[in-house]
Amino acid sequence: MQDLLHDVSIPAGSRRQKRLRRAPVLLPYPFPAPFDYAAPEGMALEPGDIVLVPLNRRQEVGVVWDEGAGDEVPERKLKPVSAVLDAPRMPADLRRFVDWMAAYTLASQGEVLAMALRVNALAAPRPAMGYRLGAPTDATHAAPRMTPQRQRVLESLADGLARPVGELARVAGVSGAVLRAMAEAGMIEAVPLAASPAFALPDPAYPGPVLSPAQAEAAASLRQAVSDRRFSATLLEGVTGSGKTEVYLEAVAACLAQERQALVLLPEIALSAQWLARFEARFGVAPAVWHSDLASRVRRRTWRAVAEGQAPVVVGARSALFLPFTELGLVVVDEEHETAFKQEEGVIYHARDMAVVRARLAEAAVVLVSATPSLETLTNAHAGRYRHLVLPQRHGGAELPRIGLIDLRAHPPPRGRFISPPLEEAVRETLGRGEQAMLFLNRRGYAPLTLCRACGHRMQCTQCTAWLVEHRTRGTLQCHHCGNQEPIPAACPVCGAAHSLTPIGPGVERIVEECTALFPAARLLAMASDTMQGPNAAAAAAHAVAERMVDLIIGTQIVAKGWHFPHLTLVGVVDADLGLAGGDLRASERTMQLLHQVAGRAGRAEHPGRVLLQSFAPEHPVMQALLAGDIEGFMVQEAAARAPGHWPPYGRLAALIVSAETAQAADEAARDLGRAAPHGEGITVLGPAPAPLALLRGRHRRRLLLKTRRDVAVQGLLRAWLAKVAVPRGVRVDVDVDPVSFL
DNA sequence: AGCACGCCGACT
DNA sequence: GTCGGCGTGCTC
Repeated sequence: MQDLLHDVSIPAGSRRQKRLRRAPVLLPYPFPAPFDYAAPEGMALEPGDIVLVPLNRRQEVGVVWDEGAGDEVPERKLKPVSAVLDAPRMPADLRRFVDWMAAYTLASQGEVLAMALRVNALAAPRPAMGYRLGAPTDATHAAPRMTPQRQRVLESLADGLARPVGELARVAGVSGAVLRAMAEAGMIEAVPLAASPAFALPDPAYPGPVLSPAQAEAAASLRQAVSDRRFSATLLEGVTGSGKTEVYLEAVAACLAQERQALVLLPEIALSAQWLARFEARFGVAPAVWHSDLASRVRRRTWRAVAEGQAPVVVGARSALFLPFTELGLVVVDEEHETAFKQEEGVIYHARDMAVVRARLAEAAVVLVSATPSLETLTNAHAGRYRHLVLPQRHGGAELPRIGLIDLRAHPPPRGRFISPPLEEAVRETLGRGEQAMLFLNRRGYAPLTLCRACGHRMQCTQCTAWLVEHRTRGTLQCHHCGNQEPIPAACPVCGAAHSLTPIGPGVERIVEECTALFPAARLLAMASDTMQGPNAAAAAAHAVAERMVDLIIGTQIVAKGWHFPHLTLVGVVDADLGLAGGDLRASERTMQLLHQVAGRAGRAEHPGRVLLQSFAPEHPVMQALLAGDIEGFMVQEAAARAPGHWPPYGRLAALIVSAETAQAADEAARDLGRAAPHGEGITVLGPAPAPLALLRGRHRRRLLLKTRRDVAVQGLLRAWLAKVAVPRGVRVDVDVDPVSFL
């Protein structure tokens, strides 16, 4: 490894000069390349070492990299590395991942490294403290006073063992102040507790659920892929309820049996309570959990455990891709079609695609799992780049729900209402049988638009191109893009008319209100991301539903995700057309995936389920595909629509988002970029045009789209393009390679 | 990303 | 006459 830290040649005639070893150090900042530092005499440095280096007049944490920029900074400018931190070395495959991702997304290596270091996990984990009986006090101290509280503490510690601070206080029934005073007096002694054991080792041989023949066959194939100990990618496809999780947990078991680590990515880790329960049912213990708002002690402990190979399984959100696994053997991306895997801020990347790269660099197997795979993944499977495993049926004999369409043109709801008579009737029947029903509407709040009946003014965000959404329970109007909120005004801010502001259209809150009126005896549960925060709220809700403390569930997106509600037999979709508006390339695909997933909540146990879709466009291919249960046919149509124009996945796409304080500055910069646009065989540049959110958080946005054939190297084109244009200060150009949302 | 250096307005 | 605005540029 030493040879990677190249020696500086000794210039002729300066033989008295000491030989300096250069160490390229990557810092977590958007510099174009690593900086070179001098490795002090006697300091052994290897790539991956986490070091402290001087930068300006501060000390910064960086990582010794494999090679520097190649531009030789004069030796006299080199500063010495200050120290090597007592932290596990960053593994080579993670370093290559950082390099690869930077090259692909056009971010700097440092910006990507920041995501791997942002874990704030570098400091050695501070051991939790506890107390035990004090060493015999020296005679100079007066004997400390004894109180009942102190007596109880001493009794609790009578066995001579150390107790964690919190536990001791609870057992002895005293406050922390008592303990501190006793420690001060030498009656008890603060000691670091033995490091709590790392994550329990899941037992691959723990008796798991019995698999169906189809599941067993798929599981065997995945076990084999893991046992091969080389890169492979597999699409595991199966309708909701077909038991995909149990199948890929067998791959996890195979990975554990090899004593390698497994990573499972979930789109929405906050809602993973049910997933964790299934993991425990299979392995007897809980896995390590990783997401961006872990408490810092847990975060440090987990990071260390991963780095030291002590966390055999990690389940996490996309940021878990940057954990320093020492022996990664398997990466699973569950619900691979979910757009939540797309990171839209900072370094813009798709965690599903990066998971494939991470696995390839680690020589690991990757499994992409979905009931409704993305067209990208399907295409890779059909082309033979991914293996393709299909689970044909629902597990345990449960039937797929029957799907029905309600044509809102023929069966309109009463004025000011959103539930049509047929849907109302179906809910009433279901509740009458003592079964549960769910109404789905993918829109938070009470109403998406507030309109003045007197002058026609629409309440709009001043910072974004977006309506303000009424949240009636909080009495506010909110922008869902920038988070601005204001109280609902009493009068129209433009014409001053009182009581003229009218909510237009439904959000879930309004559906709750409607259901309270329609089904006064039903026990309602509202589930939306803003009213159900944290895994505890989600777990409590799941529990309430499972224990039949709820009759009617009304929710947004989050009700679609992975829940198992055994008594739910009716799902009503209030506005099935909602996702189809707007010119998004993937609008149909996404709507189909979401509606299919919601539909999958119905009838998972012995009772057959029923799904009713309210739509103004029942003839739309999405509705027809859902009605016929022909998702495969729908995806064939999608593919046929995208292939001729070389739209993804039959071509490549990258977006440049130009943003500035003023519309004029954004327009000018976008026009300059447009003039410098690359052209050539198989290359198209669209725009500049106003970005779909032409104003976001007070910044004016324009967009250019680069569309190329599949065989064109997009990154090189983008780099050359951006290098041609001097972007004025205050103007930002964000690059989104493989955009999905188009926003 | 920080952070200092630097050249133009309202204050002790 | 100084304190301080944040524009520009550097950090190995």
